[in-house]
Amino acid sequence: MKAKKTGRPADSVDKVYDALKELAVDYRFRPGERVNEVELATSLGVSRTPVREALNRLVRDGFMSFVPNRGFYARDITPQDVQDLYELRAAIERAAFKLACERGTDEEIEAIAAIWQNNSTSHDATDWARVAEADEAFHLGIVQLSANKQMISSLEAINSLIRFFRRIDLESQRRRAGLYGEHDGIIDCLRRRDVAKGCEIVEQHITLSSAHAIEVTKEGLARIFFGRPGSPARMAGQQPIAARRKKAATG
Amino acid sequence: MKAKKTGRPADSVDKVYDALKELAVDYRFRPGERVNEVELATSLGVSRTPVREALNRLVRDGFMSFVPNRGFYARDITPQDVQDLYELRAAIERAAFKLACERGTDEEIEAIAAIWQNNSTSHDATDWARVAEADEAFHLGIVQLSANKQMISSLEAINSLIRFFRRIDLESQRRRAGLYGEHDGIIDCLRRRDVAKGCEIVEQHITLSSAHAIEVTKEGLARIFFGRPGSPARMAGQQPIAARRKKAATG
DNA sequence: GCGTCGCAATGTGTATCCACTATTGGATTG
DNA sequence: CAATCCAATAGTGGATACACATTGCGACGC
Repeated sequence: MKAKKTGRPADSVDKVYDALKELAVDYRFRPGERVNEVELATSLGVSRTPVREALNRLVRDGFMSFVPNRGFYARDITPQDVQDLYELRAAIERAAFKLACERGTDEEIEAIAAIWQNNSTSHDATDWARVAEADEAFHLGIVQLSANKQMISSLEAINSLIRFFRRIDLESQRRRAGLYGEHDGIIDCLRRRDVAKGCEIVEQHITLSSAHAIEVTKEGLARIFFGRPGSPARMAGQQPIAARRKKAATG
Repeated sequence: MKAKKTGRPADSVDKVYDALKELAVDYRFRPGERVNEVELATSLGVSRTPVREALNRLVRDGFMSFVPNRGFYARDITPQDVQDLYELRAAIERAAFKLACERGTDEEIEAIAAIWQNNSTSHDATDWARVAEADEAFHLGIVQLSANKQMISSLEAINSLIRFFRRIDLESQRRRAGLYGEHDGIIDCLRRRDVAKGCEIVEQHITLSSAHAIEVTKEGLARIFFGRPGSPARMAGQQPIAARRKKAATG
């Protein structure tokens, strides 16, 4: 038996989309750089058609821009963009916290508290990538309690866009200091359904990161162009995708 | 002389996207209905390729869903979805108002006040479609003062998704009553940079609409399936796109 | 030496073609 | 008569082919 069926992938676009998104999340496309469709297609073993469809999705996700007759370009990176994203995130999480206080059950709240406890204590506390993951899950969990699908999907989209910077942000001493206490405070307010204070903490908590946008962006640029010493996603010195163009030219 | 060049459209996708989006905004696709690619393609005079790319974008915009090997489906319509959208909108506009107080100049604020005055008084006050347009412009204008690109584009996306319901919402007596006074109040707070009170009004102002989601959705469904007596976008009794499938079958 | 024109190479835009999947209507069987 | 299986058809998934736009480079003229 041949497993299941190899006749038609039927979800090439999804696979291509996932692959490209992963690259884009980690800024493996250099900011502002033109993306070559045929190169991507051959590199992924598919034709240009699914690649273009996936790129179209990524445009909508904010990872690519598009210029007719010129093609797709990787997202740029400016401190303002990073700050804007954090501000929007703060707005959504604040509102979601309010709704979570109204709609979340005690059990659901305890579940989130437990997840954070597990994730944050069971691993090496210096593995910042893991901490960032736990942080993302914690915040997303609260927003899920709001039961507002739009807020959830918006936050997920934002999370993808800022994941690269979140890791950097959480590595800075300044952020580490407050993280655990602030999360405890949020959970505490959630338990007591203290909307006013909880909103305050959530907003402050995220705005803090927003304020560091410039430094975080600077560090991010350095990692993109000079390698990424602390990043878990680094690929043993692998160059950004586009560097391969040269090779093709010389071949 | 043929204008410029008719050799290649070069932006078929954009045109198709705009056309389909306009249909989707007005719920000219019946909720949940499967969208036929070939039919759309022939009806728009292009091939399936740009249609699929446009549909992919619309998926990202929230107007379509997609099932592999089955195709694209028009967005569904539930009161919960409408409410979720309004809640998210309230969250963004509240935060944007705060930023607008900090970042907007006096001139910019007066410009928005003027635009609202013009739009809301120069036309027949019973042309609710126009009122809805002015309302949308007013709110978007304030968010633009926040200078937060993410908030602006998110709000634009939300506006497209709720435009159909906004018209309905503004037709109800209950909403009309408060609209002008609330907008004046918002402008007033903006002028005085009264963040606390302004946020309050903005949030309330939008939450009011959120609370009517069920009625608005009901009315919306009625218009989608039984015609749309008050809508400015009605096409002289034209049927929804998909009705044409039958014709093709009988031909 | 410098600017400009034009041509060639690279790459995007989209139509079309074929493979495969889902669906539907009808025939067959319990 | 109802449920199920099968075949025909409609429709999607993706690769390819070709037309056109852009761009870079070299030749030519100034």
